[in-house]
Amino acid sequence: MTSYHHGNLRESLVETGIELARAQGPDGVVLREVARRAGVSHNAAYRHFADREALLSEIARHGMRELHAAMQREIDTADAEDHPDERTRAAARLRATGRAYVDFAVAEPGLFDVAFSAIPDEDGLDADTDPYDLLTHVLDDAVVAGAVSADLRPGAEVICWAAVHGFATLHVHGPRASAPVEERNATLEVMLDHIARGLA
Amino acid sequence: MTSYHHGNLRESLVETGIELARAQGPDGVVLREVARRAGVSHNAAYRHFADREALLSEIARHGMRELHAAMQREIDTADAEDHPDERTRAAARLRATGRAYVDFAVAEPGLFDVAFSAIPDEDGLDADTDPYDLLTHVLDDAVVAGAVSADLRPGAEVICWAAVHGFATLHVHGPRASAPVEERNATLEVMLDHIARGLA
DNA sequence: CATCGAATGTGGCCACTGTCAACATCGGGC
DNA sequence: GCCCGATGTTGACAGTGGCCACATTCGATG
Repeated sequence: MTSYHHGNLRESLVETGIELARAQGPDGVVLREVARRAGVSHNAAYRHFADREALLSEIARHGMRELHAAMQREIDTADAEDHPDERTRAAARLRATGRAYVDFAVAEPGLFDVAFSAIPDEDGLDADTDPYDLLTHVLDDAVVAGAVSADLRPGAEVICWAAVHGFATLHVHGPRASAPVEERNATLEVMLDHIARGLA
Repeated sequence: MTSYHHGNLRESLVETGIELARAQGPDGVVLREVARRAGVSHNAAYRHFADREALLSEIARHGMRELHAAMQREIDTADAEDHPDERTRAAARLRATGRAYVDFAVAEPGLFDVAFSAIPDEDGLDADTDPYDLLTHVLDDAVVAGAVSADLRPGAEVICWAAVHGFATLHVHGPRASAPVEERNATLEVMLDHIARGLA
C-alpha cells in the first residue's frame, strides 16, 4: 500500500503546502509539517525542491494563477451583462478586475500573502496566468473602447494595480483589517469610481 | 564597566532591534541576535518584552513615528514654498504627503516592512505620530482650502492611503521592485496627478 | 547604615525548524 | 537479470523562541 516511492510526491507537497498557506500564510508553510501531512519523512522534499523558498515559490505561482482566474471570472461575468455600448462594457470590465482582486485577497489572505511575499522563481508566470498581464489587456481594451483616454494610458497599469493592491493589503493584514465589510465594499466602489473617472 | 545590570536594556534592545529591522526586515529581528548585540544574555529581553512579537511591535511603532516624521517634513517643505493661493498650497501638501510615504518605504524597506507586518500592541499610536492621522488632517485642510471637494471627502483617506501604500509595497518587495528609479518617480507623479484631479 | 524584597540578568533546557550527509530502496534501460 | 539513477529515510547539527530555576543588584524601609 504505502510503497517506498510515493509516486507523486512533488504534486502532493505543493497541494499540502497550499493548504497550509491558505490556513496560516507564509509562516505556516513549514517544510517538516508539509512532509508530515504528505505522509513522508522530513527531507523527502529536498528531492523536489532546492529549499523551503523554492516550495514557497511554487505555492506563490499557484496563488497568482488563482488570482488570475478569479479576475478572469469576474471580467467574464461583467462582460456577459447588458451594456449600452462598448465603452460602458470596457469600464465595467475594469471595475470587475479591481473588485475581483480585492475580493480574492480578502477571501484568501494566506495565499495572497504567499503570492506576494515569496521570491518568484527564475521563470515567471505564463502570460495567461499573470494577473498583471490580465490588467494590461483590460486597460488596452478600455482604450480601444474609449473608456480610457490614450493620453492617460502610460503608467495606468501600475496606478490601477497600486490602488487595488494597497487597498487589499491594508484590509487583509493592515490597519484596515478590522473595517466592516460593508464599509470596505463601499469605499472600494468609491475608489473604483475615482480610477474610472481619472482615466477617462 | 559592564555591571550586572545593564541599566538601560529596554532602550538598547529596541535600538538594536531597529538596526536589524532596517538591515534585514522582520526576519532579521532575531531575539538572540538582538541580545547578543546588546551585550546581554539571550533571555534578558524577556524582562522587558513578553515575547519577540512585543519587541517587533515596539520597532514597528518606531517605524511609524519615523514615517510620520518624514511625511511631516515633506509637508512643511511644500508649505514653505511659494504658492499662488491656498488651494494650490493644500494640493502641494497632499502631493508631498504621498511622495514622502513612498520615498520612506523605498529608503527604509526594512523598517517599513516591520511597521506594517508586526501586530501593533494594545495601545496604538499617539495622534501626533500616526501617519494616518496626518493624512486625515492634510485632507481636511485640503477641503477647507478648496483643493478637495467636500462631496468626495468621505473615504478619501483610505483611497489615498491605498494608492500610495500599494505603490510603495509593489516597489519595495513586490513585482515592481526592479523598476528604475526615474520610472518609479515618473509614475508616482502621474498617480498623484490622478489623485489630485480625482478629489478636486 | 543594614536588610530584605522586587527588579533585572544568567545558564541550562526543551521543542522545533531548515539543511546536510550517508544510507536504503525502488524502477527502468542495458 | 543487473545495475545505476532517482527517490525516500535516518540521523545529525546549528540556530531559534520560550520556560525554569538561580544569581545579582537596586532601592525602599527600618
